[in-house]
Amino acid sequence: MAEDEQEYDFSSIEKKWQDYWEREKTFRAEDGSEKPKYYALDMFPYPSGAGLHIGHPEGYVASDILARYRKALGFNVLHPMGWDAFGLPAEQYAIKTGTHPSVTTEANVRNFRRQIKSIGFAIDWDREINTTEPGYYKWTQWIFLKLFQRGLAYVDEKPVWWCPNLRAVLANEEVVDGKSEVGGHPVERRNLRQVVLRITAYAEKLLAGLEDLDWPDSTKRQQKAWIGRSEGAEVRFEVDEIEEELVVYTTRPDTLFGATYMVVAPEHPLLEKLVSPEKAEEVKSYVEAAAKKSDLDRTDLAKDKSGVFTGSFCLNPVNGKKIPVWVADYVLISYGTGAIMAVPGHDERDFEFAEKFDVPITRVIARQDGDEEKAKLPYSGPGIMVNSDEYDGMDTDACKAKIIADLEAKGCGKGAVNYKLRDWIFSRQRYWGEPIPLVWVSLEDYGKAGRKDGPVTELMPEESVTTMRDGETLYALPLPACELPLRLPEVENYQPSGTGESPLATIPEWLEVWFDVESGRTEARSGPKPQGENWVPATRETNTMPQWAGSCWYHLRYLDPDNSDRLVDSEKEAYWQSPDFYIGGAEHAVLHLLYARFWHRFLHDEGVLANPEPYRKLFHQGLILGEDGNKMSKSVGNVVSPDVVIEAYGADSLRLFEMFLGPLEAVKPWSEKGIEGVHRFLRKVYRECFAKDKHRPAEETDKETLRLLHKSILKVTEAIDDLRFNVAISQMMILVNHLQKSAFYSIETAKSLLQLLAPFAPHLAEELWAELGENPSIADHPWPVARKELLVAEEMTIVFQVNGKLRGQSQFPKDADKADIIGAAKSDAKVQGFLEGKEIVKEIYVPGKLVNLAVKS
RNA sequence: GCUCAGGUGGCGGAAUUGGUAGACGCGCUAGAUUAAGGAUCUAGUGCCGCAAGGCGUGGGGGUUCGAGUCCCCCCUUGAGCACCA
Repeated sequence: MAEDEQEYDFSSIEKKWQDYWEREKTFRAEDGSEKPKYYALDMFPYPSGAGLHIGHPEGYVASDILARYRKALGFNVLHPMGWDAFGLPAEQYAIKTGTHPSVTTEANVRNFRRQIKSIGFAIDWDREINTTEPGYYKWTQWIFLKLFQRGLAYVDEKPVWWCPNLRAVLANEEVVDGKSEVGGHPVERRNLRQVVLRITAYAEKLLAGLEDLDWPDSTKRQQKAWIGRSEGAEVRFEVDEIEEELVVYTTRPDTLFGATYMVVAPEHPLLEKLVSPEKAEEVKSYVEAAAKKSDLDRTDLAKDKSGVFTGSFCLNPVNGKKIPVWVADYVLISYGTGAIMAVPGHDERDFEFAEKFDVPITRVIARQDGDEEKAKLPYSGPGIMVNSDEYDGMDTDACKAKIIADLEAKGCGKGAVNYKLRDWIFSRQRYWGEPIPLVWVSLEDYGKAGRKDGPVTELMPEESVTTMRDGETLYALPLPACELPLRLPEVENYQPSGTGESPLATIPEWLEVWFDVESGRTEARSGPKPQGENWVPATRETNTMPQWAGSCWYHLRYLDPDNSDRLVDSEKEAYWQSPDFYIGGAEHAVLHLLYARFWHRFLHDEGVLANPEPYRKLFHQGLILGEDGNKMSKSVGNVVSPDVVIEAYGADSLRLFEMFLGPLEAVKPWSEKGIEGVHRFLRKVYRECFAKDKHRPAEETDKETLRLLHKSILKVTEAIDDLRFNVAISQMMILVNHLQKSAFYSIETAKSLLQLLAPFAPHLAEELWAELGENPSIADHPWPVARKELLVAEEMTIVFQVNGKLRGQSQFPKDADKADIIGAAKSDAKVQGFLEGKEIVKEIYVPGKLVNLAVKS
């Protein structure tokens, strides 16, 4: 190597081009452009104190490659970034140190921004958003008020997951195996006042909407399972000797004749009436024990079934038979009607229970094929009805329909649909979140508000939202949009009260206000009551919103980040629509991704948005593991920081290697040696572009080089379209290896190579592009087009097989005919060795590919 | 337990519709260059075998002229769900 060879000084190259892009606003997304749009979205990060880890950039690099590629294809590209910055860590840090969460958040954002910028993304930084800024959360609150107006937000005191460690309530989705998803603390059931969003009203739409989404199957399946739609019937059972009915939900009305007992959940409202005096003591202690059990204990399948007979009987509506009613905690109050008809012959759980407590087990379904082994009880498959009076002989499906119709006719049942999905507990007893823009007033003052004709009245729901406080019923009134944002007040102490109230409840001057029921204005109650009959005393809602709120609609705000009149301008929404590509971790399959769909669909129904679905194409990048094959974690000490990698190898090497590791969706280990490999590749590209004595002006004249170039253009293009970036990179390596071995090649070939490389290693590509005499930015030059006509070779290689095994090969002109080729195969010396003494029974010729001679001896 | 997705060299991984398995990279071996190291380059590298050849895509069976790819059974890893009636 020449002494004076330039070194690949990635640090200064990367700095130079990052400055250039920022200065020139190379990646600004244009509103109202004539060009077609392309919107690439990353799940925006929570800016933690730990900084970026190596997993974050994986998705960002993928979306960045698509963004740069689409830009080169002539699209007007939007690739934005922002911060999901409300959340628990900053608040817990505040509790410990007294530092205001906004201070912590700002420092963390600054660090995240620096790190992300150091990787050289094609991000339009003018559109940066932050969920904790009042200008942003004004609209989060605005959407909440819309939900409130439409009766989709209500307040309820219900058993919720309370986490003593976090001193907060968690959503169903945030509890995994009886522990908090964040931190893994134990949780327990508590009855607390909660603001709840009626996501169940959207169950059907959320389910149906999945159909058209280009999402990973597993994620669609998870959402489907979470929504958990089932079809069946509600059946009313008369209770013997008392004037009550027990309503159950079942998906198997066909098995009604097999119901040999009933079960109600320990929390069932009718239970008290059902219990006979002699059973009272036993049932009471059972219910108390069940209440103490954590849900983990109750739902543990390994646990034995437990239960107590209540002393009551129900009458089976189809045959009037008396069947005993039990109470058992394997029936959940929160699903269906909280009561079931138990059919031990055809349900595993009921079977287990019936065996233990010696309840009769009746078969009502037989298999059509009479296979006794497969029809063993409990049998839950399809078949033919037996022991079911007039339904005997029907198949199960027909029987279901008939029984439902008959029950309906008799007025003791009806077809019904049920969902596992529960309403979304939306309130958090925390400081660092969006304040919920509601105030609480008396019944009288609520009535007063209802009679006005102002912005408050307009947002009032049809059915009032109420809560009990100190024996008084209070009514919720909305703050009108003109009073938003409702800012987070300053607070002395971030410590939650521990009683289920947020720190906001400890600030009387914020909490207690005079409220104008017409205009929605507020004044501190510590001051005198303002003039006018519209002013009433009110108390603010002290709960804040969960972290999911801000991320439900952030993809919209990027389209119009500074709009103070609307959450997004309609024209801008119409142009940009929803992201063409959305990438992020699979762990959000039912949280963020379900909530965001709910809000988006709601806003669509409200006429605010043109599109019903927020994310049409979704992709999950796979986890990057530590070099030891374990999940990266501080405690194991296998964490790789992007800062360190960039320092050692540069951002381009980092980008390239994250994509070269393997398929984007795969879980794959990091490798220090591996990044050296791609770094070597980039150095090789650098050397080739500086090897001026090998360059020739004008078009490529070497046929082989030209063919490989166009093959590479084709393959890289297709690989990017298919998100198979590892394959694209290996093709570029093949091309560069070839150039390196060539004595000469056209400078145009080198330029095309740089264009292919630019989305992956943009800094180096820009640098060398300029070095070869072109103007920046390479990102603005049209993507090369593969000339497919060059890909057809003049000669073809035909493989010779005997009995499917490779025995030889030869070159033929591309118009050679079948007979000649088979003849050549047969006379091939090596092939002949395998034909000797054998008879050819079949000759196969696959045009352009192979000859296979089938022989037998 | 149920559902889904995987299992290809020492390692990460390639392989249109069934048609040359192991591209590309890492690692390893030998060599060139070098005072030396690094860097770079050249050749080799699935396994067994001196070779001819045989064997090879988790295991077993099948379809086919031909199977990593299609079908059946089993083993195994990962993910999700987990008393939802």
